[in-house]
Amino acid sequence: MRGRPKSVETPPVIAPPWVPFEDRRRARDEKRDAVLRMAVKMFLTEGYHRTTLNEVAARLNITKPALYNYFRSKDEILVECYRIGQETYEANIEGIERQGGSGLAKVRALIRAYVRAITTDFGMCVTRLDDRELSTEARASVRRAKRSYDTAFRTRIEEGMADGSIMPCDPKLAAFAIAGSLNWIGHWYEPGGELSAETIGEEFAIRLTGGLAAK
Amino acid sequence: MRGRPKSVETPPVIAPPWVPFEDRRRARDEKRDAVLRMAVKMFLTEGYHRTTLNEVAARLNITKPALYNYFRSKDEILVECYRIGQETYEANIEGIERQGGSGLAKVRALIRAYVRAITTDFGMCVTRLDDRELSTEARASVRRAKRSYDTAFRTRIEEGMADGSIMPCDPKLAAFAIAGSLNWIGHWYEPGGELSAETIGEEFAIRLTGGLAAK
Amino acid sequence: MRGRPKSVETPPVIAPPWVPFEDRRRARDEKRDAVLRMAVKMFLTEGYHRTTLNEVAARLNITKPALYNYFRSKDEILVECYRIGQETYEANIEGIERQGGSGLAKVRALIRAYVRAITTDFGMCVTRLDDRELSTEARASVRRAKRSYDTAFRTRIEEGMADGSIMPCDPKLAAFAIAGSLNWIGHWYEPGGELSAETIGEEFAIRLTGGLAAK
Amino acid sequence: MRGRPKSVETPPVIAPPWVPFEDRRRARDEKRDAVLRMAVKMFLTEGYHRTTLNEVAARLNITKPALYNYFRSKDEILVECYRIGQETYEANIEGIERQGGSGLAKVRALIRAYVRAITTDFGMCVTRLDDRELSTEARASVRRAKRSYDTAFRTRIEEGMADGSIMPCDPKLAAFAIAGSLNWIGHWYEPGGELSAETIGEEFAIRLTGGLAAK
DNA sequence: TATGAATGAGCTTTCATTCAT
DNA sequence: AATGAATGAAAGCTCATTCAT
Repeated sequence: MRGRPKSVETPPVIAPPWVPFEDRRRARDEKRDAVLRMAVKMFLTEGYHRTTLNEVAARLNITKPALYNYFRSKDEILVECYRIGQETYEANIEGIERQGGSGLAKVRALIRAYVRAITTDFGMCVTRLDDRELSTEARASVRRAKRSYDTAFRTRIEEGMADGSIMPCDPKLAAFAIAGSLNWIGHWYEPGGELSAETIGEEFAIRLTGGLAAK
Repeated sequence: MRGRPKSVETPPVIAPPWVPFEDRRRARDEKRDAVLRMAVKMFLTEGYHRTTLNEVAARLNITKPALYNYFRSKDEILVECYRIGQETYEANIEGIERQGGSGLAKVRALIRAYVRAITTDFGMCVTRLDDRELSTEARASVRRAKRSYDTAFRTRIEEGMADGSIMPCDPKLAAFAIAGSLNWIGHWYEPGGELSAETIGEEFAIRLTGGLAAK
Repeated sequence: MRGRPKSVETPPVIAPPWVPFEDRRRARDEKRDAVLRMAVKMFLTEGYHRTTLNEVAARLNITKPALYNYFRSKDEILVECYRIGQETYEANIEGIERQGGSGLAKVRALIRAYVRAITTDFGMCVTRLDDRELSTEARASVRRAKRSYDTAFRTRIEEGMADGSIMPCDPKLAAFAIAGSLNWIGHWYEPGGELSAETIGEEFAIRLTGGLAAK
Repeated sequence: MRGRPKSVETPPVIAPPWVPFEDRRRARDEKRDAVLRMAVKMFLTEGYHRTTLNEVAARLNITKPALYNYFRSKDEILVECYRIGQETYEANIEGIERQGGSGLAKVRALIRAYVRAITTDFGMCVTRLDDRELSTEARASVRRAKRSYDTAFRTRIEEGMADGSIMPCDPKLAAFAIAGSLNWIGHWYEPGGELSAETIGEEFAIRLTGGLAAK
């Protein structure tokens, strides 16, 4: 888990030595990724402020200034973490829009998707790290994204209330309740623990809608 | 604007110089409280790290070293905030143990109590601030308290499953789901906004147990 | 010349202990001045970049962060040096405008005034330090001031050409020639050396106008 | 835009692989010169410290380490700039020694020569850049050269005073005044501007000696 | 009790320089 | 001959904390 983590993913077979350029670029990207993965992990376990670039670098067996080959500032590292996190959410949510079904079914699908996202490091960082560290623009972007997730839930709930699959309720509070349960996962989920992301997703899809579902 | 700020609040008229000892202590305690109230507010809006003691002091129209009359360190201020927060929870939860009723009724009562606590500044700080800032012992104490809240929910849920007021479910996950919804309130609640703490409490007591309640 | 330079100026006699506030403020201002004087000296002898705040502080027998009690940044120290330097020029030049006499006489008076200014540390810093270190606004201000000195010379030369005290010539180039000679003083003048500022002023007033004066 | 930038300048067609050795060396020298010319320009416009090797390299479409093929250090680049600058002065001054004429004529010739030198980038760098950046020996060499220019002026002035072409004056101050005017040119001269180096030379040869010339 | 001043420890960032390829 | 990557050494700045008054 420390140092060169990407070595696992590079093809274990003999890499042809005559693709040095491609190689270099890949190596660079892999290292950049390694930095990000290490950074997000440390940001999550230690907190952004208490994580010094020195420590990040040390854990990667490089020195602090080397990080500046891949990122312009500590801030930029954080922004990248958020960006990847947002992508994770969007990648998981994407398909749901198109898929049919009742409002309730969609809410459940959203919950499962959200759980999948929040149980990854980058996904978790979006909800657990303090977005006040970000620059004004970056923060604005992140907040917009967060609001859009909330809106997605709210809209589906209203849809469900319209099609009769969801009992009448205040969609705003209902969405807040669901979002809270989901975001909180980031505080107790342990990767590799006895509760898998799938299990949590299934359980929460039922549990959090049990009170919404029309009888 | 510089120096002498407190003179405004002390009676401008000739205060008897033999001011009783009791009075002195009260004044001192009031100032200490003022510091705490200002600090917790700023910790919540700015974050602990980004809140400098200089700013806290400035907002109170005193100077930084003056804070050290009331607290030994920034850390201690934080610890105190947590302590008061914990007290708030306990004060709200206290009566519930003794009151009778089904497991479901107790869970609902817990939810209402929890909402009352988390909508105060000090209560909010317990769940929103990062307890990794605390010293090892303080953190241990806080974590113990948090766990006890979780246990309270879990126990009541199990109680409810036993007495038939709550449908069979995984009490651990159910408690997590509820805790998440409740803790999340700290991220969107606005004191003086259109949703009062009471309203939220009532609504959540129903909403969060809708899926738990046996039909 | 190192450390507490102001001690010379504070009255050596018993300072009354009951003016603590005034005292404090004076002490503060004196220290601020001491920082500036030390800084400008080091900027001149070492160059701005090669002068570290650590060294400035060390020479004043304080530590680096203490400097931040008096200035917000290294930059601000530089700006202050320039500001005082400009004041020095203006204070010396001021009277000349009002005093009568031929254009030539005024040019000579300007030369003497300029020499008086440039032979002080702060005056010297305006022409010898690199104003590209300054922020855009500060630089603009400094350049404006410099241009105004140049204009002063040019205008007086034209005046002299009009009143016949100065022989016909290109006022722009003539002003440049004079400015160069004067600014260059900062590169060879040694305070306390055998050439006093007065002597240089007198000599240059003659020398630099010898070629301008109408026969 | 990345890598291989120089390929544009080397003949794109199949260059005979037995490229004569001479050619290689010439190419190398040309590149070295290109570096120097770019460096001196940037040193002058940005200042030595604010000019990073990265930027120098970038403007030449090469990378930073490539510079180290031609120079051992940033310092050495600066030293070379000074060396070329000195050569420029000496090349311009050279003939004057042998040419006859009065002391005054020689001073005027020196002025013209000096202007020719200082209006080149390398010549300008000798007087405008800060020689405290140089190593002790390099600085010593530069200072020696500068002093020799000063001595040249002083000697010619004394010569002129002896042969009656120059009126009695303090040769040291007179030389300083002239040197200042000349060195200052580096601060306002614009290559390609309306004042050509020739014009300035002619004008200054007259202007700066107008006050020296015996009537 | 309160203040101005000072400090130590620590952080991010920059940059000339080196090295394996 | 040239590159990408890495490094060491430093610098400016911040801030909780202490101390003399």
